Amino acid sequence: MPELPEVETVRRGLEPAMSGRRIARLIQRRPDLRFPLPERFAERLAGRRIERLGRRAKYLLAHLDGGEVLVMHLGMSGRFTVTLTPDLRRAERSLVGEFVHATGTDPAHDHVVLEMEGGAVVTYNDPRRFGFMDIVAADGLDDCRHFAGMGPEPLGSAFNSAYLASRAQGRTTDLKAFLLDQRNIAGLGNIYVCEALFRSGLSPHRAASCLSDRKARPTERCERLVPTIRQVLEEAIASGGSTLRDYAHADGSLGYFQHSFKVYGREGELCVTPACTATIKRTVQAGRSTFHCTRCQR
DNA sequence: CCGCGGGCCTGAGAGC
DNA sequence: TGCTCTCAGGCCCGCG
Repeated sequence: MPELPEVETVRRGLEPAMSGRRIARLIQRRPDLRFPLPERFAERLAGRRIERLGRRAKYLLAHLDGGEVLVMHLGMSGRFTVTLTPDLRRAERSLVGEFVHATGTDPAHDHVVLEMEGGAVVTYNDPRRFGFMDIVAADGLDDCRHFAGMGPEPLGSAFNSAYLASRAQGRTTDLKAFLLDQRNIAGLGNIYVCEALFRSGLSPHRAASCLSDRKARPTERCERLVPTIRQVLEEAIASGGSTLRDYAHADGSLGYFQHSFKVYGREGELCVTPACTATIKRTVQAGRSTFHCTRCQR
């Protein structure tokens, strides 16, 4: 699935079509995604105006008039596409818009379609259906079941070395798992954790407690890691995210940060560090692939 | 409380 | 061509 940079890219792509616009009609093609969709989902959203389109971690947030928020998560394979020709079936649209063709999604997995006032059609496609949607009250959004206990945004000021060190103190879990845990920091996934740890020269297998000294103060490692996480995310957003098998922008164009991966998906390749002769290793942590250089990352 | 493994789904790609 | 196996940007749950 998209991690934070991909979701942010999707948000920016959807903004012109959705922000400030009313949902003329919503078509729900099945009762559930990963979870059952809310009761009367389509009826509750029809006619509502989207005041703004936001993001929290890997979630998209459509702030609606009437004090509710449409919460959307893309799971592993969720994708939004925008077309500008309403009232045509998708098959017909694909004849018109080459961008639809370019995304290559199977219309069988078009689960939710939002027809926006003004003519844009926003289609949610998700083959694996690990994504989900929910409607929650705007006041208390942070306390709803999706966000309660979630850690700070890595690009916000609440994420800093003092914070991270306080979370990491005494934790024996691997750094990799610690950074993937959304309660510690919200929005990182497998790719960006691997990349941030490489850029920080930290082994993913090291204990998380290495970020903290005995007084819960940040160590030098922590001071290195925090800005690196920000940097890798910002670079990825600037590149329009990463395009692997499932992900494309709302207009069908592709991100290109995958070309900047230094370790992710590079098992067996020579480490990119000048003069380093080691090859990238793939290991499995908590059931997920970790890529790292055993020489540069300690 | 903590860490791990399994499960949820479908599709792509490798190997035979 | 087609089968079988592995793997995939996430997250939740139950187990020990």
